[in-house]
Amino acid sequence: MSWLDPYTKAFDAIVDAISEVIGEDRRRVSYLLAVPSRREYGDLSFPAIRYVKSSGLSAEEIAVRVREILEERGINYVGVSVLKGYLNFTLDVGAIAEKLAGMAGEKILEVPRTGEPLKIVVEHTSANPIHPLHMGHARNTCLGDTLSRMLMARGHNVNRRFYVDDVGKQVAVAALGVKVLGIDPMEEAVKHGLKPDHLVGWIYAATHTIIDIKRLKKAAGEAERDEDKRRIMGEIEDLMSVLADLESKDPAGYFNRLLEGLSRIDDPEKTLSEMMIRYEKGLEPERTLIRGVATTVLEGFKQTLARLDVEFDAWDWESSLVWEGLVERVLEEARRSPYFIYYKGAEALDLPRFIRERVKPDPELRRHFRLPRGFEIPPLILRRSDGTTLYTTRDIAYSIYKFEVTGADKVYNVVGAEQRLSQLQVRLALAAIGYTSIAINMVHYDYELVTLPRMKMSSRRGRIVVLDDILETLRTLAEEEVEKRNPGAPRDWVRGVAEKIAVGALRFRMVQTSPQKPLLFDIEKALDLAENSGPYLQYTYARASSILRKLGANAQLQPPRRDACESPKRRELILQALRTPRVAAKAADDLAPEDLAVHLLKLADLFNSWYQEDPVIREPDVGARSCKTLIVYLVREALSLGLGLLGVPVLERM
RNA sequence: GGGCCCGUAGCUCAGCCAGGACAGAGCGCUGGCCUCCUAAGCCAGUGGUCGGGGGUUCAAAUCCCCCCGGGCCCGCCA
Repeated sequence: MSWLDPYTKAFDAIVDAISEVIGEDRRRVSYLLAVPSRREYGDLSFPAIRYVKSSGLSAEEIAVRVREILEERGINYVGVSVLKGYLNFTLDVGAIAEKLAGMAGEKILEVPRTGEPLKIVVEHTSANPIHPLHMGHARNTCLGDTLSRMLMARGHNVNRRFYVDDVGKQVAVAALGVKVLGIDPMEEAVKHGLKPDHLVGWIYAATHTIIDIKRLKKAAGEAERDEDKRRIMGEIEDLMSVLADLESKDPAGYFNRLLEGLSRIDDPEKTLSEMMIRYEKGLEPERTLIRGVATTVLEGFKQTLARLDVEFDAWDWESSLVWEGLVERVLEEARRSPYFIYYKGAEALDLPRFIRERVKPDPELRRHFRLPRGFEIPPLILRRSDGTTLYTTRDIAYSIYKFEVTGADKVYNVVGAEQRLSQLQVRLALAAIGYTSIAINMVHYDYELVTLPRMKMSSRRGRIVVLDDILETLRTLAEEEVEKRNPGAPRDWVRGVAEKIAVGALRFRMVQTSPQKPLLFDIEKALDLAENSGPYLQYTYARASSILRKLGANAQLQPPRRDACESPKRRELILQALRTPRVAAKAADDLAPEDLAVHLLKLADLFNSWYQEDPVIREPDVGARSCKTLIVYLVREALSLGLGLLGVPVLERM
């Protein structure tokens, strides 16, 4: 049992008491026991009116029994009253403050550990290794990493994995470019002082564009109708301007070599598909070439992720799944499934029949899959008539792998909402093959995309908002501000602080809105560091730190004068800070980082407002100063706890 | 054509899943606050047919139905 602060302890005791008295589930009671809309109603409120009928007790009677139970359990700092059918609880903050005094320097706030620790895999980011991470990935990365942090804090055993999608056309395109140039991409990046993923990203975009133009030119020559021809010529024109743009960004004199090299290849599409087939078989030289290209890009990813303080426990290569026979194993198992069919000559699973016969009649399965009402899908092809496998097939194999290699109870896949259908298909397929528990315990953690005003990203045209660039812009801006506020501060220090502010701004922004909503990332506004932002919280933390620093020896916590903690703002601040562990625990259980973000903003608002009118250091009364010092301690610790979970770095000064 | 998600103040969003006590923040705009703990802050003011219409309920932003608007998805692509 971990240490519980008096607030969490009281909350739990109240939940227990109510649930015993009215005979309702603890979870439900815990949900309904909320902070009321008006302060006069108390610190916590419960709508007992709902349970008057079912329990046969009046609200007053419920209150009396709850109070008895609380007293029995030694929770003597909670008052209960009844108003309009609500039980209103008021905490004796003075008594709580007394309990907390003397704990200076110790950890007071801690996320309560779950009673059911699980082994959880969080798969996130998993960007294709062809170009740098962009803003689209940023939300995925931040959500995935924050989720991981929260689940770990809750006591789960979390395993973070990155799926390297190297079997496919995109990486082959980049590899073809590298091959034509005859370079070792990693060495070249070092030689030219470029970030490795940026180098490959350019090669990918240029190669792709050149091949596309070539293909379109051929199509234009063959087009019979004039309007088709005109449309194609228009597309070619667009691509030519894209190409000109790429030429202007040529990182190391590659452009002409690439153009010439590719022009010597008769049918690039055919070359690519041969490369892909050979790679799937693990043949050289493709094996070394493609792995090399992907590894180069991953190296760049790792640099960016390190800036964001994001780590992975494992990198899973799609190609390895193929080479080690896991994909083949899935196919064999599928063939033994009663739902295996040949569909137009390809090996497939009859998902429509599976849904009809197994999912719909089974309430539990129906609940887990949450099938839309008029849901209809065609059979799922696992292997093409030409014998090659599909992405989905490999994804099924990977799903099994994730559970088997880790012994996971649960897997969260952080994947964009646009892939809902395909994620559902994978889970249905798993169940149809017989992996029912995997299908049930695999969760698609979906989020809407990041939209950029006045901008449409296109990765294959090299027109992406690169995450590194955003971070650089944010850092530069923060640097100016830090310098202005700290004249004469050492260069390195300024840089370090600015970097943390940039990371804080980005990470907070990416998780503060609920994942179901598209996130509008306005670069102009993101650069404005005010608003409900990460830097605002960092600033508040730094402020609290500064006060404690200046208090010096006086920062030792003395028992506060009880009544000194009773003023509305002071007691509200103490309570809001103490609520943080519970909020964090619930946010973790609900997989809702935005709830924690909102809570921290509210805490910071209260603190800043209080700070302005109630000075700490100049407070002459020792008992009152102790209470204020306690508040600063608690707020600083609550922010530290919360920001740590969100991956927003804390700063002692800024 | 079918399905999923979203629609709350000029803008960005909380609240909706598990209905309850006058609908909340921030930004913006207007005005004020640094001989005093960091002004990336604070205070005051401004601003809402909760997309529209029905229904259920003692009670609806929240649940149900219909409609409107926006995004996404429905490949032997990845």
